[in-house]
Amino acid sequence: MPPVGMEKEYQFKEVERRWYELWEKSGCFRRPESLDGESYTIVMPPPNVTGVLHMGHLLNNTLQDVLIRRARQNGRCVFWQPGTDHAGISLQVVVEKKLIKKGINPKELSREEFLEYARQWRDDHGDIILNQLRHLGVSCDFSKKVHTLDPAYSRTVLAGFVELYRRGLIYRGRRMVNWCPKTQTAISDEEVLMQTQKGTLYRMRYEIVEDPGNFIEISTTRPETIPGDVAVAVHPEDPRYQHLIGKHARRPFPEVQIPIIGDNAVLRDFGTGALKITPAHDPVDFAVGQRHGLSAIDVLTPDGRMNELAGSELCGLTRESARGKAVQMLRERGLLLAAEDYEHSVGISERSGVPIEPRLSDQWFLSYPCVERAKAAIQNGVIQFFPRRWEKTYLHWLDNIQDWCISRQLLWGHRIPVWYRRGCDRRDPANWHVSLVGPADPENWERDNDVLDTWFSSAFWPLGTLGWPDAKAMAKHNFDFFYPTATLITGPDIIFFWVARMIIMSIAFLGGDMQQIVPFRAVYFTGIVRDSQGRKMSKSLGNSPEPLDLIGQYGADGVRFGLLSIAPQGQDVLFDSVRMEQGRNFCTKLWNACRFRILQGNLEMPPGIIQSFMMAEDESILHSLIDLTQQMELAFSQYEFHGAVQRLEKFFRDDYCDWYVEVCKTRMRQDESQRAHILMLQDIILRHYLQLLHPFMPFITQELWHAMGYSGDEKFIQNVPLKTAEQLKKIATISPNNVAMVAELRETINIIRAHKSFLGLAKQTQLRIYYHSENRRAAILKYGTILCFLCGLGELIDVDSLGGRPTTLTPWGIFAIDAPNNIDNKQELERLRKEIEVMERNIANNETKLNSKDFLSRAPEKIIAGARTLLEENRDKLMKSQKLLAALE
RNA sequence: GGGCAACUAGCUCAGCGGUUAGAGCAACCGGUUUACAUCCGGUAGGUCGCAGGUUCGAAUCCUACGUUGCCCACCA
Repeated sequence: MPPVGMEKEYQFKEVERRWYELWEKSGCFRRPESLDGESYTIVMPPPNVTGVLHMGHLLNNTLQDVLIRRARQNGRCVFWQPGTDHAGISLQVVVEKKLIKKGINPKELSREEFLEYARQWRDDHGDIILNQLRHLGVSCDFSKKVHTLDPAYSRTVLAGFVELYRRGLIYRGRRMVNWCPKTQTAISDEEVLMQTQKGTLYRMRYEIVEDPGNFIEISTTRPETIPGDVAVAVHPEDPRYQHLIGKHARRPFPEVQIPIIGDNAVLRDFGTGALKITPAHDPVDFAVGQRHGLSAIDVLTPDGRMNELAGSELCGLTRESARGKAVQMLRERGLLLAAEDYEHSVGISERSGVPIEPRLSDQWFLSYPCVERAKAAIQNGVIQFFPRRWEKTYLHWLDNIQDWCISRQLLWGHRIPVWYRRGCDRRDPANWHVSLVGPADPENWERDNDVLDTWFSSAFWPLGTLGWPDAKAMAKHNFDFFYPTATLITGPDIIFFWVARMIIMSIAFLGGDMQQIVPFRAVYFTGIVRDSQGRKMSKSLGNSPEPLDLIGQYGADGVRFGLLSIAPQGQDVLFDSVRMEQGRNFCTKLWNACRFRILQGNLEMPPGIIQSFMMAEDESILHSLIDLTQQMELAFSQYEFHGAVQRLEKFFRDDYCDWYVEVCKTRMRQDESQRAHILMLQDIILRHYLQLLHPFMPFITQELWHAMGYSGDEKFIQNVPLKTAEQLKKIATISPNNVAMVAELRETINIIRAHKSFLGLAKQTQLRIYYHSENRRAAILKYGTILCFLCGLGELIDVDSLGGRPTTLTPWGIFAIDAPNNIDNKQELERLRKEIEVMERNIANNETKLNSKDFLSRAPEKIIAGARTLLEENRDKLMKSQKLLAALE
C-alpha cells in the first residue's frame, strides 16, 4: 500500500479527534464476543459522579490504558470495565445545597421527591468525567458502563448484604459510632481523620459527698459534657484515690451525686489521674460504663447542640459555645482550678470537616469475614502489590480490624433491605425481615430508612460488574472467563476503603482455589500528583492545572508520555508542564523521523532481510531494538513505566535518529544499491518501534502506522500482534563482534567531536583529519566517510607520524585535526592533564588492590581478572596520553 | 506513642555488594550541508544526609542519629 502524504507539521488535535472517533465507531474497545485465548480484565476505579477530572485521574487512567493496549497487542481477550460511583454522602450534600439555593428546603421533601432531584442531578453530571477521559484516549468498553445505583448492580449489593446477614456477620446494635453532626449520619472509623488541634485542658474539682469540703481533682478537655457524667473513675491501685472508691462525687450541673469507681482504663500519670465518666460521649467512658453497669446520659442533639438533659443553662447551645458556658459555670462555683493550653488529636469528619461526635446509636455493623484468608492472599503472593511496601500497611490494618458500621442516615444510596414489623420493638430480631424482595405482607412492615455506606457497595465492584450473584447474568457477562481481573490501578489512600474490602468480599463469596477467587492478581498503587514544589494540588492554591487544557495544549500523547516520565513506581509525581512539553516535542520528533522515511520513497521489495547487504551498524541497531524490546517486557512485568518511557525515548533519539539514520544517509549517498535494503530495515525498525510505543502514545503511533502504510489488513495498530524479543532475534544474525565494533566507532566519533569542540573548530567543516592506528586501519577506512560526516570533517588521511598537531586518543587510534598552526590548544592541554591525573589515580588504586593478599584470596576470579585487564588498559592509555601531552607541550 | 518511606549533580530521579556513580531538565560553549531549532554536538557540576559497623570491596548490607513526608493509634 503506498504511503499517504504526511503534512510537515504534526496536527495532534485533528489526529486525536479523528482516530478516537474511528476507534469508537468501529467498536474496537469493546469486549470481544468470541472468547479466544486468555482474558485480560481491568475494572476502572469508578469516579464519583460528583467528582471533577483532575491530574490523578489522568495518571491513573493512562496507566490502565497502557496495560490494556499492551494486552491487546499481546493477543489477550481484553475487557476494560468503566463505571461511575453514586458517591452517597457527597452527592446528597451537593443536591441539598442546590435545592436550598433554589429556595427548596430539602428537609421538607419526601424521600421519593428528594431522590428524584438527586437522580436528575446524577443523570446531568454523572458521565462528565468518563466523557472527559475520552480526550486522553482511554480504550475502555463504554458500552458496558456500570453505575453503582443501576438496578442490576444494586441487586448485587443488597444480595451481598442479605447473605452476610444470613451468615450472622451483619448485625444491628446500639453502639458507640462516629457521628458527623453536620451531615447527621454515622460514619466509619476510616472516614475519621485524626488532626492535632490546639485546645485547653481544664483542671476542675468535684466535691466528695461523704467528706464535705474535700474535693477530687479531674482533668477534662470537654467540660460541656459534664451533665452527661455518671461517675468519676480512678485507677484501682492508685494510692492517692484508693480510699475514695465507693464514695460519691458531686457533679456540679445539673447537680447530682455520682459514684467514684475504680477501673484499669484510667491512666494514673495523665492529668490528675481521675477521669470523669461520660458513657454517651466517649468510647473509653462507654466501655467503663458497660463494665460498671452505668447508664448513659446523652446530652447532645444529632446536630451537635446541647439538649434538655444538659440543664436549662446549656440547653440549645452548640457544642462549642456550651464549652465556654460550662467553663464559666465551673468558675462561678469555684470549681475550676486551671486551664492550660493543650495540643491533642481530634477526630474530624473526612467529608464535612467538622469534629466528629462519639455517639451512641442503633446501627448496622459488619463483622469482616475471611480476614485471615485476605491476609494470606497477600502473604502467599496470590495478589501482588506494587510497590511491595503497601503489603505491610494492608496486613497491619487487617490485624487490627474492627467491625464496620455500614448504615448511613442518608437518602441517597442502597436502602438497607430490612423491614421491621409495624409498631413492634425494632431492637428485637424477631421483628425483622431481611431479604431482597421484602415481606409478603408489606402493609404490616416498615422498611429501614438508612442506606449503606458507599464503600460497602464498591466492595462488590469486580463481582457485580460481571453479574454476580445472578447465574444468568454471570453467564451473560462470561464471569468465569473475565474473572479474576488482572491488575487494579488505584491510589494507596483507598487501600482500606476499597482494595482490602474488595479482596475480603470476593474471598467471602466465591468458592474454590484462591487463584480463581481473588478479585485481581496485582495492585499497582500510584502516587499523588503534586505541584512542582511538592505541594498537594488544590483549588484554593490554584496550583492544579486543568487536565483538558493540558491535553489541548500538548496533546493526549504528550501529556501521557510526560506524566509517565515523571511517575516512578509508587512515588508522588511532581507535576511540571515542561515534561508535557517534552512529550509533545517527542511526538514532533517521531513525526519528522517518519516523514523523513516517507520522503525516501516507496519500497518495492518484498519484506525480508538480505544478509549480503547487512552491515555492522544494521546489526547494531537491530541489537538495540531487541534489547529495547526485552527491556519493555521486563518493565511491563515489573510495572516500571517510568523507566520504560525514558528508554523508549532514548532509543529513538540517540540510537535511531541521531546515529542510525545519519549513518544511513551517508551510506545511501555512497552506494545507491543499498538503498532498498536500508529503507527496508528502517521500516522494520519503525514498524516495531511504533508498536512498542503505542500503549504510551496511542494516537500518533496509530496515525503513523496508517500514514507509513504499515496497516495492511489490520487498520488498528493495537490489534497487531507484537513480536517478542525472542521472535525478533530470528530476523537476522547479529554478531557480538560487530555490535562491539560499532560501539567503538561511536565512541571514537564522540571523542573526535569533543576534541574539535575543545579546539574551537566547530564551524570548520572541511578540515582534514589525520590518524595513526595500530590495528583498526581497515575499520577506519571502511567507516571513514561516516566518521567524517558525523564529525563534520573533510577528509581522512592515514599517516605514520602526526607531527606536532593537537591529537586525541580514541579506541581506534590517535587522531589529529588539521588545525591552523596558531591554534589555541590550551583547553585541550588542560583536559589532557586532567585526564592523565584521573588515570594515574585509578592505576594507583588498582595496583594497591591487586597487591592486596586479602583481595587476591577472597575476591571472585572474575573480579580479579577484570581488575587486571583494567590496569593494563589504563597503563597503555596513560602511556599514549603522556606521549600526546609531550608532543603538545 | 508505633510504623512506612525518602535523603545521590542547582532541580527531578536512575543505580541497591564488584571496574573510573549515571540520565533528563536547568546552566554554559558551539552548531541549520533540504526530516526535525518542537532540533543537533559539546562542556562543567557529586567527599551518594551524618556517625559507626560488616566485608577483600559499601551509594548499595547492618546499627544509631538527623531532616522531611505519609500512615496508624480511645492519654481524658
